[in-house]
Amino acid sequence: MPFGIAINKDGSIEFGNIKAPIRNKGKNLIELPKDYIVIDIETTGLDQIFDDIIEIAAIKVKDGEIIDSFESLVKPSFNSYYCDSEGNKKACYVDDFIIQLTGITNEMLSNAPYPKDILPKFVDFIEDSILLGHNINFDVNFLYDSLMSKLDYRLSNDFVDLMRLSRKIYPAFENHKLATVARNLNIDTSNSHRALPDCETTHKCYSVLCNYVHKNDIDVESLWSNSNKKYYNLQNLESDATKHNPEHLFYDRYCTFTGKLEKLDRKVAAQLVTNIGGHCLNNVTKQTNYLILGNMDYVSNIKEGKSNKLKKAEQLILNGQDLQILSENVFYDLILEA
DNA sequence: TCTCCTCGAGATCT
DNA sequence: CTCGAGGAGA
Repeated sequence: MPFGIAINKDGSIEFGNIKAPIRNKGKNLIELPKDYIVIDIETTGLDQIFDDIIEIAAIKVKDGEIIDSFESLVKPSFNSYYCDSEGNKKACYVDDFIIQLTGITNEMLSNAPYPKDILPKFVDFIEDSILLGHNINFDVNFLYDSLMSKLDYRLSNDFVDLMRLSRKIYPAFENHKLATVARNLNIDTSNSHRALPDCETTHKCYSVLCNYVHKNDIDVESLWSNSNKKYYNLQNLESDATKHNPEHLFYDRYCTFTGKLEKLDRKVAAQLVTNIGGHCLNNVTKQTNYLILGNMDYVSNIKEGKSNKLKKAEQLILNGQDLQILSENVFYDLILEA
């Protein structure tokens, strides 16, 4: 159960179950637009509820070329004070970690424009363009909440996430942080963690990614399409017939799995069965000789601890079918010794 | 076979 | 937030 403390607009404090704010955002697109607005924000921290935006930047791109940009600090709310070198009491907006990370200081923020003054300019700049960013849900969520509370404006632009694209197009990268993606694509990232330079980095990475996709004729949408997904089919696994073991209990017999195996991936287990000359089935059928029982604890739609496969198997046994139910451990004893 | 649902695991943003 | 695994059901 989520638990937290929320501060309402009227200043009252609420304890208890805090639900994530419901945001009616634009769509997360799977496509590579040529016209878009790159966005990036810096904030006082990672928390969507308690932290504030301190800097916004955007770059307008048409047909792959930068044609305009936008950049501004934003004054966040504050709840503590510090004393400067002359002993004057000053509002504290950001902690040392953020100052270190971004280079944005309390002095800079004390002179920054208020959200209600700068956000309308940002809204005018992005119009209804597609937005591009790295892990852009982070930025869109902050902007959505800020625009809603300060301007009563709903951010409905569709958006494209560079990180999501990178994970599919470059699965071999060690991780998909912006800095890592940039380094792997030979893109310089000096002056990072300021909003505008990070927009530029994102734009460069995206350009390289687009070129790579076009050069290699990659059908981006098909990377996500269901038709491309291989359904769990254990029935036609290949095996080397010369390595079959006619002595084995599973030889020329039919196995079905239910639940999640603790020690082996189901497909790997099915391959082991196939290797010794057994067969696997996706469902309990009249052919099934062994039902191997995995762990049902993780499975959400199971009632009374029995899957439909298990119930069906029990019924078939009552009808006299040559079918045995094996626990996962018994299965390992049988298959791993082979 | 295929579509829909749910859950858990893992990762990134400042 | 995204993705994949797995069951249910058409």
